[in-house]
Amino acid sequence: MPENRQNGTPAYKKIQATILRRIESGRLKPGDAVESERELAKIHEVSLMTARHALSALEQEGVVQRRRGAGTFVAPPKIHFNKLMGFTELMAQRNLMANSKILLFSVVENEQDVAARLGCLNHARLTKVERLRLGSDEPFALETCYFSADEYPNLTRASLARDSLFSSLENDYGIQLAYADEEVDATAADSMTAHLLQVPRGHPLLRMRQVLYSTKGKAAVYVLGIYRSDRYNLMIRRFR
Amino acid sequence: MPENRQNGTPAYKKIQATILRRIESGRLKPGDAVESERELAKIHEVSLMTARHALSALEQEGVVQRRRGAGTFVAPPKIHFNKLMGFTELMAQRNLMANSKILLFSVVENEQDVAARLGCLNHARLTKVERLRLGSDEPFALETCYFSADEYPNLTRASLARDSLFSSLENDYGIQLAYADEEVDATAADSMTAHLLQVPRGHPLLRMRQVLYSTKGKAAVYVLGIYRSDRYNLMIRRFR
DNA sequence: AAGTGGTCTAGACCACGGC
DNA sequence: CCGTGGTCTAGACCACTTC
Repeated sequence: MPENRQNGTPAYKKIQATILRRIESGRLKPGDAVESERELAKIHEVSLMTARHALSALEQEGVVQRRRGAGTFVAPPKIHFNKLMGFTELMAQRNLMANSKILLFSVVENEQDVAARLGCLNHARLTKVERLRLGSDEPFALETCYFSADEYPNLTRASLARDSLFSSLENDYGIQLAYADEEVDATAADSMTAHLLQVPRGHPLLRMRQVLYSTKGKAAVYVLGIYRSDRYNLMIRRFR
Repeated sequence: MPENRQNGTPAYKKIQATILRRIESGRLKPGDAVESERELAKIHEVSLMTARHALSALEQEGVVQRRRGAGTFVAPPKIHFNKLMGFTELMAQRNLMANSKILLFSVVENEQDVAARLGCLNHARLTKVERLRLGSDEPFALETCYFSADEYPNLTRASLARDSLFSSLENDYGIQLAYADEEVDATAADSMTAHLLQVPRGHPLLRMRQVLYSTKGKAAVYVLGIYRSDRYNLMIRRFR
């Protein structure tokens, strides 16, 4: 009787959901055993292969670990390394109040290098926003971001003053950010930057240039960030 | 007749191997179609589920892409982001000759902060190696690395002068490196560093502190690196 | 309409782990 | 020893893409 998908949700996803629910609610903790394939098959009235599919896929996602001959166990909580976060999220993670001061908001047409990085035409109209980024009212960084003025016409000065760029893109525009490529180096504070970030001239600063890509693989935003390295430093995990 | 695994290699792995071989040899290029599940099942005389397993797992690894209703296609070549590389490998990638000058090689017992990062006892005996790193005879970086003097007694000055630290660990000691956690910030060159790296005093430099972990999850080496940011900069990909 | 991947069944044998 | 995950069969129906 191959009639298990009552509504359209695959059976294996339903099985996963019952497990995920118990993990998220804390009823299952890391190291705890999950039902075996055979148990799940009986409980949900599916075949072994289907129960197996549910567990294998969960293992792939890093939710559980499977040990032959032993069983399936809840994996230690996933730690997100190299996670792409906006300034607001970054500050929230450290329990600091994120704040911004918009120094410049304009449309430019002659930033060819930026346009190239975004994959736009050379003379595309780009919105350029320069912001001083504060954490608990202390200067952290100077961020200049660029995005297509034609594709995001509603990203106005007012909307940016209210919401973070990330949440504006993701909520208002339905743009899901997927990843960012970053280039990191060190630079010295020029007099303008020094004044804004309240450091001596020539002070070493962390410079990051990032191109943010949407889930469709399209370059959406270019950000040039200059960070006070005493207040912010990068944490990265690299793999062999 | 459930007797397909002639030698002990699972059938699905054999199927994967035939596909991988064709990709690596160039007979299959990105975008090319791979046999369908049903074709593979017939060719290799296995059931659909087994052929399917082979393709699904390859998709998970990013080797192929599957499109419902269309077929299975060779994925664009995997680009390794955030890849952990030693200085020697880094230079090789840029077609530069890697060279080193060992400035110091000694055993220390009182670097408690380093010992803590390596998960050793506070007064563990650590081998400390300071090296000036050159690429095509131009100074690139100053690297100081630490590892347990007791666990790696054969990592001598001579062996380091001959081979890279990475290859010594991996080939001579059977230590497979898995990942590294890095902390990156900017700093100014003190007079000693300035002299060695041939930059003005106070020049901004990229500073990286990394803890290298083996596949067993054990911290193996701690490295403090100071890089000339005009000659080297970090490229990172972060994910949402 | 033909072919593809996605889901699923109801069993089977094997290799391994812990008791 | 028994229970676990790992591999596998010989089919099936569905949803989707391509033509």
